[in-house]
Parts: sequence; structure tokens; C-alpha cells
Amino acid sequence: MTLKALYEHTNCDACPIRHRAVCAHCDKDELDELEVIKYYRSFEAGQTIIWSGDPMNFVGSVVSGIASLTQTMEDGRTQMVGLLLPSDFVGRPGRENAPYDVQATTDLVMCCFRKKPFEDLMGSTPHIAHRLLQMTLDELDAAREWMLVLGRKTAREKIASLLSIIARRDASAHKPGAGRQIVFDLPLTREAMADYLGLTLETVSRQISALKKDKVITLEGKRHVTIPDMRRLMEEAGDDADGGFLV
Amino acid sequence: MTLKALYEHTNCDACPIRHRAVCAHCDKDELDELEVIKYYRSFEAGQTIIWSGDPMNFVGSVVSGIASLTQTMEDGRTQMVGLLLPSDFVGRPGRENAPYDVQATTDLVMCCFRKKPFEDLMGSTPHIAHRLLQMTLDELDAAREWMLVLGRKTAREKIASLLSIIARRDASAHKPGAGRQIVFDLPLTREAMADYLGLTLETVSRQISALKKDKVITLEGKRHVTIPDMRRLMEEAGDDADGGFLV
DNA sequence: CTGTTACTTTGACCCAGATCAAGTGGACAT
DNA sequence: ATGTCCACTTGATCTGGGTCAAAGTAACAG
Repeated sequence: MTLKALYEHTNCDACPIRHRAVCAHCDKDELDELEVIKYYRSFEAGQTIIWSGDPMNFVGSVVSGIASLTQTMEDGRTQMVGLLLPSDFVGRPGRENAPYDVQATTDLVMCCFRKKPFEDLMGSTPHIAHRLLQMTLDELDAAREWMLVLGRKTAREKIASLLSIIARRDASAHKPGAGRQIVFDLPLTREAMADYLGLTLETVSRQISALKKDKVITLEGKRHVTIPDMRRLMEEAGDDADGGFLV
Repeated sequence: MTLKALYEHTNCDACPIRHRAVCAHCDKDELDELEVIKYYRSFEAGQTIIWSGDPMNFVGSVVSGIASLTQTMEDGRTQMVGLLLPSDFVGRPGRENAPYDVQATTDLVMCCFRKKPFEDLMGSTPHIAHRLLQMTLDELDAAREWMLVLGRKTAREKIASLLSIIARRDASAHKPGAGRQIVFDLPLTREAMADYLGLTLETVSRQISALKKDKVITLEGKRHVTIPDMRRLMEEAGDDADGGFLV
């Protein structure tokens, strides 16, 4: 890790997720309390952070990179059940063992808290408990949105849905101006996309090719995507073309 | 409503969900505070309780009956994204408008709280906020479990999964003894099951017939189900045959 | 520059589940 | 008893996406 990165990742003031993570509403005193139980961990792309069923001795926030929650059946079928972006929370206070595999999809930095003292803190600092409730409710909404995608959308709509989610996140992160072309790199392999969407990787590949042929997206290489017309993409996703990328 | 029912439904001491709902951890004083903002409402099977997008002026608990959360696309495709059983919580503190349709699947009684004062109470009584966080985390787990069903299971496995969920709930409600035959009435129409499972109602019907032919279940009439061997059903659902109906 | 590895694309074929269509059976009203 | 719902079943056919197989591409190591 570079010195700059090290600095950024040990100082809450400079923390890129300071205003969005569990600690968002904490005041200075509360941050100081968190400070003593906090530590950083880095993971490489592909690494498994937690195995399903393992005891968890920490909870924490994704600082940078992307992690995924995955469920696996005995015969090997897998379904991704969550995509964790920077500021998302990992772990469940009040539960001993992990219910899913957690994997680093890209290189990843996490801000971890020792679990037991964090649970104690939750009781005494309502700011943390309240923020965690908010975040959990948001995740529940996202999960339910995803149930519609999994249960009722076609393969093409599924791909368009995933692209528009990634595009929207990127739009809000980079440039809040509307009407602008959106450009990003796919943070997922075709296989990971398939696991998220309940498809096979071949179908993912075919549908991406089809969207490219139909000029809904432009591809440079295999990962670099340009969305010339966000409205068009949202139509392909089967979403209302209005409520959109300015939210 | 009968006098007995009326009595049961206006008295927290006799409330059938007293120990499982949002109010589970409340002490006497806190219950008294809830009492002043609480009222009961009944709904008939099929009635829509809240329309997606509507402003919500109450939150509450399902006391008896079953409600469902449903998402609908413009072209009419629908996906059920939640099944609310007695003690489950409806509504989201801190949000103005309903994100989904809420429908009474069976006749239903709800214990409602006026939304604004309930939100205020949440700030002052950590017991409520804490219980709501627990319940939301449980719902998130259930939603993620369901994502695996929607994304990766076959039609037969989906039906078996739904039956085992209903069976398990019923087993825990009625008779905690294991090894016993499980008998229950399906609270959902074939169409509602299809909406939950991301299938068509024809496929639901065919798979139920197939499970009957294969002696995994017994049917009397169209709704009355007997599970002769719970372990067998769980195998058909693609779940581990162990961790099971004694939980 | 060449082999290896990991990821992706494309083609050919097949099948689970959707779609379209006809019928069954019970409950309730006339 | 007879019509008419409404929930459900069953059959015939079609198709989107899965499966199996082969080949293309980029990055990287030796």
C-alpha cells in the first residue's frame, strides 16, 4: 500500500466513506470510541473474506473496492445475494456465524471493528444503531428490487438492469451533471454477472454482444463500457424511463 | 368481528403476537405509550392495503392472516417480494411513500400505529428501535434466501421450498414435536404461489400434481396438504436435509 | 516470441417452463 | 337442477436460455 493510501485509510477525517457508512452520524466522541476497536484490512480480488458458517469476530465497512455475498447449494449452483460497494456494511450484530460467503470481487479495503465491543457500542450510541437500521432497510429494498429482476425479467432485461445499476452508481460518484455520456469499467467478470443475475456466463456474454450490436452500449475491450443514452438503457431494463440517474 | 376477537385484539396482554412483534421487548410503560397511538384494522382477503407510491400514514404489525408485498412492471408482470405472517412489521419509518403494493392474501387483522408519533417513539425507546433492527435483519436474510430460490432453483424445487417454508411455520405454531406428520391449508392461490416463485400458475399446478404423484405430499381438495416426510420434502427443495424443522 | 492461464465469445443443439387452449369441479345464486 | 363463477388441471406446442463444445484474446512468465 502506498503512503498516501495508508494515510487515507487510517484517518476518519479523510475517509472517503465518512459521510455514508455506519459511522455517518457519529460525532467526534463517538468516532473516538470507534477508533479504539477499529483496524484496516486489505484483500485481493478473488479472495474469500468470510466463509459461510464460520464464526465472525468482526463487522465493518467497505472502504474501497467491491465485495459480494454468495449462497451456494450442495451441488454447486451459486447465487450472488448482495453486492457490497464502498460504505456498505458487512456483518450482522447479534449473530455468531456468517450466513453467506463474502468474497472480494475486486481488490478491497475494509474498515473493521471487533465484533463484541462494536455490539456493546451499539447499545450505548443510538447514532450507530439508527444509521445501521437505515442502511439495513435500504439493503432490504435493494434485495426486493433484485427479486423482481430474478423472478420476472428476461436475460436481456437482467443485463440492462445490472448495467444501469452500475452506471447510476458511477454517475452519482463522478459527475452529477445529467445528459452526459456515462463511461465505466465493469467490476465483475462474466461469471460473476451470471451469478448475480441467475444466468449462465454464456447467456451473459451473448446478451452483452446483442446490446452492443443494437447500440445500447459501446464496448472497448471486454470491460470498458459507454452508455450513449441512459434513458434507452433503462427502457431495455424494463424500468420506468423517468425516475432516474439524477436521484 | 366476534366479541372474543374484539377483546383479543384490543388487549396487549392477550395479544397472540405480543412476544414476537416490534413491541416484543417493550416494558409496561412503553406499551402504555404505544397504546395511545395504536388502533386495529381488519381487511378482507384480496383487498389492497397500500398502493405502491401512496403516502403512508401508519406502520404496524400483522396480528392474524397473511399479507403480501408485490412489485409490478408496467406491462403487468408481477413479483411478490415478501410474505408477511403474524408478527411481521409493515411500513418503513423514515419513508414517506410505499415502495410496494401491500395486499391482504387472507382475511387480515393489523395492529397499526400512527406513523409520525411512532417515529418519535423510536427515538426515545431503544427497545423498539432495537427490535425493529433485529426484525429487519431477519427479513433481509429471508429475502436473500429467496433470491437463491428465484435465481437458481428448478420449478419443482421452488414449489418444494415454498411448501417447506409454510410447513415449518405451521409446525412451529402448532406442535413442536418432531417426526410428526405435518398438515396445513395452503394460504395462497396457485396464482399467488406463481407470483411468489417467478413461475406461471400452470407450472405451479403441474409441479404440485407431480409432487403428489411422487408421494412427496398428499392433497385433499386443492388446498389441504399433508407432508408425510418432512426430510423428503426438504431434499426436494434442494436444501440440506438436516438443519430443519426443529429450529 | 512463445507457452500458459484466465477470461470471453460463438455455434449447435436441447429441454424446462412459458404460452395457448380446452376442460374439470366445487360453491353459490336463481 | 341449472347456470355461472372462480380456482384449478391438463394437454399441445413453442421458445428462451441452458448445455456442450470449440475457438478467440489478452496478460503475463520464462
